[in-house]
Amino acid sequence: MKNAALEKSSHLEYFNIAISVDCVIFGYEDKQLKVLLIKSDLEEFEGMWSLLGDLVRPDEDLEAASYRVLQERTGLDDVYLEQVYTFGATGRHPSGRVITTAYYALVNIHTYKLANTDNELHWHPVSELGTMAFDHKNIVDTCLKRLQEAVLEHPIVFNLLPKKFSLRELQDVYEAILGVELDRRNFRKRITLKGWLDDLNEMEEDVPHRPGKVYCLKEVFGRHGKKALKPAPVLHS
Amino acid sequence: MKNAALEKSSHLEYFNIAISVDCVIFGYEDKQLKVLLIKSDLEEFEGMWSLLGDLVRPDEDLEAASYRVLQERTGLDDVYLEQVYTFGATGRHPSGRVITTAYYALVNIHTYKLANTDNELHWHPVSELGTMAFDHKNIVDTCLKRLQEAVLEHPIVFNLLPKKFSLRELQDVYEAILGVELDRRNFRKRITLKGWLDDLNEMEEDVPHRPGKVYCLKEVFGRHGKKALKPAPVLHS
DNA sequence: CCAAAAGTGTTCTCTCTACACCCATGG
DNA sequence: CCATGGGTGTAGAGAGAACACTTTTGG
Repeated sequence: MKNAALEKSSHLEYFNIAISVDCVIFGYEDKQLKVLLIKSDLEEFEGMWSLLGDLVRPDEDLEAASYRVLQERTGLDDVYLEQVYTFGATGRHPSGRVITTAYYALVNIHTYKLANTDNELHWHPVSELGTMAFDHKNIVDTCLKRLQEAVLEHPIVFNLLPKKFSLRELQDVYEAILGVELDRRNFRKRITLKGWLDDLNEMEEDVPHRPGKVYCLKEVFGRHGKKALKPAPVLHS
Repeated sequence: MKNAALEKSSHLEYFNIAISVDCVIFGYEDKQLKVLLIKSDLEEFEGMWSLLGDLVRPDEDLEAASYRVLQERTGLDDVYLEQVYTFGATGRHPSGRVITTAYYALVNIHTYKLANTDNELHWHPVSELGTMAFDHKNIVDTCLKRLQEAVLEHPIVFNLLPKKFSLRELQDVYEAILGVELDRRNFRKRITLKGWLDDLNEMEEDVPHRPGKVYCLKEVFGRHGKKALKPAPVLHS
């Protein structure tokens, strides 16, 4: 029988794989779902766009690493983050063996501030992404699919919006994420059925048409809405 | 601007995190969902059970590493594998920083053969797992939840069964996985609705009661059934 | 004939979809 | 008054849940 100290030495020969996190940072603007990208700083990918990511530090939780990336790049430390998948093909990174864990983040595009003045940072509509550096296009696609599966189950899209919004704005967000048009009446029914919203008894202002009611997310789903408080079925009790 | 060779040197200081894969190997026997576990070989976890896992080799794809673990431990190289989640808390491994990616596997418990004669390897009913080594209980729970979400959407439980089976056996598997009892008539309707099965025009034999029809999975979902050929909605086209 | 499981249909509810008209506001 | 989007209800189809009796086989 080994102990942990003994086993550690046998681990050493394997300490030549690096691990990183990559964040697919989603924002919403102009009725489009967008992703925050940075110009790749590798010769091999000159001119291509790349996700925001960084190597994980030895004393840092995996999730903490992605919060750090978010914080460093957007200045926000209060965002919705969700782990999606870990990409570990041997050839995926030209400078060596790097396994990366992908997270997606949902941020309000208008409250975030670029922490560094890096002008190589830009929001791109997800529907217009071309070739990207590394396997990042694949990562974006995987995260988008996961997001699409999640938005109707969990109250998370609100992280893309200001606190107060109209049902029309909310529907626009869903349409941008799902890439389909939704029937207005059915959408409103479904959303009210979920019970996620509080009616603020306020009206939109400065709109060039009949103003709509203004809603906000209920406190209990209090920003993020990571855990949608749905009663899990009792299994293997 | 850096190139890959330059960046590599800056990576070196981070090459002190190891990455492993852990496999939650599910099998089905005696109307119970079971997991293949091994006695932990670390002093810190003496007497506790642990998942089958190994460090990822530098020249090996992440997924290949979990196939290798499966192959080495069960002798099977033809199994259904699915990545679930990556666990990366700093304190999760006593012998150093090890980030692990969890996969679940579905195997037919009766066709697998232990490749090594390790008698520390045992099948445990998932409903009776106590404390486990590392964070492995948490990993099992996470994988079970993912499995439960997947089985009604995708034709994968057949990997737990022999090629030919009765509807009763199939229902027993679903009940074991979901941890609930199902209505027989509704179950049969739902399953036939899916269109996953071929009627073999054979009957059960050697049963002490009225024999049932025997079915098999349709060829198109050909073992594994990784991709359930469902038409994806056209998005962001 | 008894035990055990196979096989089968209907009703109800709920959810989702399709669909059209009047209303309030700003310009 | 016109343009723009806000707001609303109903009918039909499909999926899932509840529920009981007859049939076949082995013992």
